Amino acid sequence: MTDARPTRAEARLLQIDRIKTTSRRLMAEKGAPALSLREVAREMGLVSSALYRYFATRDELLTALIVDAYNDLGDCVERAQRREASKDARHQLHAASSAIRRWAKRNPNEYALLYGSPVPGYEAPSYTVEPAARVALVLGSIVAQSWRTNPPVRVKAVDPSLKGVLETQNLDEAMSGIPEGARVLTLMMWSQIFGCISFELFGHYKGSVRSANRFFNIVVDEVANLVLARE
Amino acid sequence: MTDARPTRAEARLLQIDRIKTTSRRLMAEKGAPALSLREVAREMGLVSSALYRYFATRDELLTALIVDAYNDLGDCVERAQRREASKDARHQLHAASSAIRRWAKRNPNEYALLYGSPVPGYEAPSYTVEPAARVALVLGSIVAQSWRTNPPVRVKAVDPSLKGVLETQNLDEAMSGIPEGARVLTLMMWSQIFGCISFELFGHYKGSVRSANRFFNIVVDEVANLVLARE
DNA sequence: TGTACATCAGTGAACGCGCGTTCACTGATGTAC
DNA sequence: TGTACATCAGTGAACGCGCGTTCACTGATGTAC
Repeated sequence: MTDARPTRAEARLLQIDRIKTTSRRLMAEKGAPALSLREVAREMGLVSSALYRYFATRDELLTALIVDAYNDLGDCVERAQRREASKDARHQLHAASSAIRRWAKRNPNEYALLYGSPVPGYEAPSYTVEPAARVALVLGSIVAQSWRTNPPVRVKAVDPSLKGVLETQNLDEAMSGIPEGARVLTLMMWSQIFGCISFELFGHYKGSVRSANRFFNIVVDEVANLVLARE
Repeated sequence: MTDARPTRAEARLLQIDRIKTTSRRLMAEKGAPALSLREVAREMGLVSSALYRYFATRDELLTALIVDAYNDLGDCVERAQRREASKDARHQLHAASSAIRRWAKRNPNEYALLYGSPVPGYEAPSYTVEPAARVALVLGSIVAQSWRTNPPVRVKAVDPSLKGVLETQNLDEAMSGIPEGARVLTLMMWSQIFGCISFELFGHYKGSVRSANRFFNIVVDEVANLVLARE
């Protein structure tokens, strides 16, 4: 039973893994747009057509890398939040935001693949949506937790101007029972965090922001004030 | 004097213009990464090598397009602000932000060229920095104007924790005499606005934000509260 | 005003390159009886 | 336990394509005297 040689199915999974690892390495060196099946095959000592046993097309490989990257980022952020779970919401928000930023700086080309310009002509299949949502869910659950443990004295009626701004399904599990306004602010925070990180990584701070570290912390703090405020 | 035929120097400028116009059209159709000198030449009924009379290299053409795009965007935003110059700062911030967003939606591929993932291996020359800064300067001047016409009762001492966060030169002309904190918040607003627009254009609202219009207005309003607040 | 020369836009062929994808094939691994 | 057949990973050649850039050239436009 304890077979030294891997079975065919096992070997297949291993090979898929090796292809993705090699692709990630090449992507880290030259960026996602330059990723080519032929080069991946060359690096692995295979002939390019061999890869078609595993991915029907270049886009299919890209999609797999995208899903993996979203999940890797999601894992990082969830771990960061859990490490600070005993502290208050502001601490958790700082931890989660910094985890996103650290991941982005460690994997700039994967970050660009996820959050940069979409590859023209590439359409992400719908099953990328769920792994992509994990980061926002972490932020939402921190905010929701804070609302539950520290509810406002009187809850404002749902501002009717907020009806229909957000999709109904997305943050529902993580933020059930929390007013619509808090959800909107959570997504604002979410876009603010990625806005800063993209500006930093894509070179837009040149001439304006000197200490990206400190700027980022200030921004997260300000937006946390907003999202955690009670009235 | 009124020569019907253009002189050689005039013809040259016209031709440069035609090359850029054609490139912009192709870029709008297929995205910046797919822009090729050969296709531009083909579209103009020229042989590809002819373009080398005007641009020494593909990157040089791209750079010209980037500079033009920053200036086009800058023009739009400045005009929008001037149209609302008689109204209060909040109105002007809404006008400027919406102008950015409208420009982005009208020119999605140019927006991606400016604010999406940088082309790997492409290094923007330093003279792109000034046109790129125009948008932030408009935001800064609106905020500064508001501080000047409506100064706080007592000005807080400059928070020492803000020293060195920003570059010293950048917002100085537009925001001279305004506390460092306001500058930091202005750049926060700047990154927030582009964060939202990038998320919208790059497809990250799928499953979370339903009405990008209304979400954007709420976000701008919230961040305007922050940046215009007095204590 | 005319002539000799310099400048320069555009041509056409070529260099050297890499890409994604298909297809008929070999030979090893797995399965059914 | 052994045999016949099916599955499937990887090969190697090929198709058809487009790209950026160089270079020697032609012929029209501009300039100096």
